[in-house]
Amino acid sequence: MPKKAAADAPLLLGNQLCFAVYSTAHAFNRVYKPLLDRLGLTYPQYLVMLVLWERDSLSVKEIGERLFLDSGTLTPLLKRLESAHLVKRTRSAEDERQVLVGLTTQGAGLREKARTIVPPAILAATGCSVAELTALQKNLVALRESLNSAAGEG
Amino acid sequence: MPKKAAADAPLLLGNQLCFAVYSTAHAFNRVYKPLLDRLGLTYPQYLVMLVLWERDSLSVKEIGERLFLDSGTLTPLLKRLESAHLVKRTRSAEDERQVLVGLTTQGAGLREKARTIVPPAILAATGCSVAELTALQKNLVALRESLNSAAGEG
DNA sequence: GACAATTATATTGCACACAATTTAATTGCG
DNA sequence: CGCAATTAAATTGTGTGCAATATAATTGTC
Repeated sequence: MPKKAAADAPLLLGNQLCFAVYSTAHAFNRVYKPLLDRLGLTYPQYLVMLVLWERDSLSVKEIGERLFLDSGTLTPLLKRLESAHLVKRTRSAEDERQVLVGLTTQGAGLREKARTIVPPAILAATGCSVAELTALQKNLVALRESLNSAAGEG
Repeated sequence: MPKKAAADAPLLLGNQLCFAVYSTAHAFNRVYKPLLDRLGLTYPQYLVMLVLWERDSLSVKEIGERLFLDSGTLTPLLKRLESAHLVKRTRSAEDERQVLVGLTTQGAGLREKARTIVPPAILAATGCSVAELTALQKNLVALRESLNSAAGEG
């Protein structure tokens, strides 16, 4: 029944787009992995370092808000970064519920090495122009906002 | 040094795009989860079922090629689908290295339920027009191809 | 036709990701 | 003030992902 299949096609677009996003995320990871191996980081660890390089000394919650991750993911990840001597974790004096995460000298120093290794290789691997990347990124952020608000209303 | 920062901006686009993809994938997952819970599936399990609903009886390798997943991921996933009585796994008679994965009656029957529950909700949650979704999906697939070929040459 | 190389799964180990629960600290309300 | 409600991390359990390795079957080659 081709008529029914045709009527379903637009409905299936959401599925196809999600798979495109999901599989592109994996493809990105495959490009990042050999680069990040040279820094001794995984991709989520690299994201945390990017956040801290931008603004040092944040609570676990603040890191989580920026990366859309919760303490169940961040706590063990931060412990690994701590045992790699890249960050230190200290209870806040003002609010002892909070754990403040700060860069060590070594963690701050990794920034320059990361800057030379990662962004140029990633940009090249996308095979896209700056204009294309900008447009795609903007569309994805808008999509993410829609999805997050839809999920929030549940 | 604003000059240096400005020079870095285009380089950082790759990073920003990757994070947009990565965080959009998570956002999609948050939308899918309550829907797929009603089917008793995770998102990767749903992907496998979509593949099998499209073409029944595929080897693990063939499923992996369609979804960009390897046996390390698929073997335990398929075992879970098997213990949920949605698929059956049988060694191929012609080539005993291969395991053929086929739908059970129950697995085939789940298709209709999935069709009514998932695609309409996903399409609505994206908040995008069909034209926007089509364009975005096409751009992502092109990006994925670039990334995969870059990773392959690595 | 034996045997090395290749191929298809399976297994192991590590690192996310998130739901659900727990613990401890802080806030808010009467 | 005192206690309930809230909040921040940590913990537990399940399910991916993937690298590396293991195992078994098939293919290619001499």
